[in-house]
Amino acid sequence: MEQASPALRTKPTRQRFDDRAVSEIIGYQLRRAQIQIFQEFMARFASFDMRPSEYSVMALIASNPGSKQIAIAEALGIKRANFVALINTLEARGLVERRQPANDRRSHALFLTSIGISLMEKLDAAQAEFEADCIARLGGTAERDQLMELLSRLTDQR
Amino acid sequence: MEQASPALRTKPTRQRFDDRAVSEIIGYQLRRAQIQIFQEFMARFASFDMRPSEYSVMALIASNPGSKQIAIAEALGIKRANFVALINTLEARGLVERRQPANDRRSHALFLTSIGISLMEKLDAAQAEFEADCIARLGGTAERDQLMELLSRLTDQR
DNA sequence: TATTGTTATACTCTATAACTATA
DNA sequence: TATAGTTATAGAGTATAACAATA
Repeated sequence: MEQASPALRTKPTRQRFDDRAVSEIIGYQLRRAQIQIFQEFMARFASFDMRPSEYSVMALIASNPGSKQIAIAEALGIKRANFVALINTLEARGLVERRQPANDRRSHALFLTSIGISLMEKLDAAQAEFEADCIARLGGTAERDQLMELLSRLTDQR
Repeated sequence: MEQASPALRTKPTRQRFDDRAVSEIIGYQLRRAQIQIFQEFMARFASFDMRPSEYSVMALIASNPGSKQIAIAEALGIKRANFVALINTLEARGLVERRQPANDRRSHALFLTSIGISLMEKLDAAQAEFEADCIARLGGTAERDQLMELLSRLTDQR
């Protein structure tokens, strides 16, 4: 039994929950949106067994082949210590290759393998589709640009 | 030695790193912005020993006193199993109180203690300051509203 | 049977310190 | 001395399963 007669309920109209104390906070909505977008990304990329961080690493190696580990890691805000396992995984899957540069034998130059390159084509296509969906939800590319501008204003200074 | 004479460098103009493959992705910028805003929140609230999740829990209890644990947890997207330790911490600090409702002895009704209430005043003031800073960075309340609207468009459907 | 809170557990992310090999 | 990569480790955050008490 959920409630008595409409006339004499103990729980009147089930007093609504008031979440404005958090829902009106920019940072809170930013986080909720980010979580949902990442969950969607993971669902869409599950068949490729690719998480956002792995995709971003592959994408940066693709456009900056031969980069040192630390260059990719720092661009993504990943500590070099945590980057090792990430690259190990991608290398074990045959997607990424560490090469020894002759001029600096401390560092590892990163490249996509041919398998990595062909997978990257599919990943980029899937990402483009996802991005198009996001843009459609926003209302168009003008709104996308607006959002990106607002996000950069939020982060630019400091 | 960083480089040879300007005329015959091995590393020409230090070929710029191209991060457009990720920086032009909505989800990526969303995440970077969220991380930075949360880091700023943590810095600003460090003196109160309050993390974003703890603040959000206290804020929802304040505006919905007597709520069950599961109501607060679900509103914030926290699993009830993980919510236990969170409330334990706040209760141990004397900020939150679990009370036994007579009508449903399975549940715990949550309330702020008087200490919790007076701390909440300071927290809300600090949060209002932080929010004002964010709004100023965005360019004003119109831009804040725009951002919130765009974020909700991104998440509304599905 | 279903719900609420709880415990235990595991997995991912993230952060720090210390080591190695090279520069 | 400093840098690049690595290892080990510890702390959050998050996810699932199972249990006790109660509805």
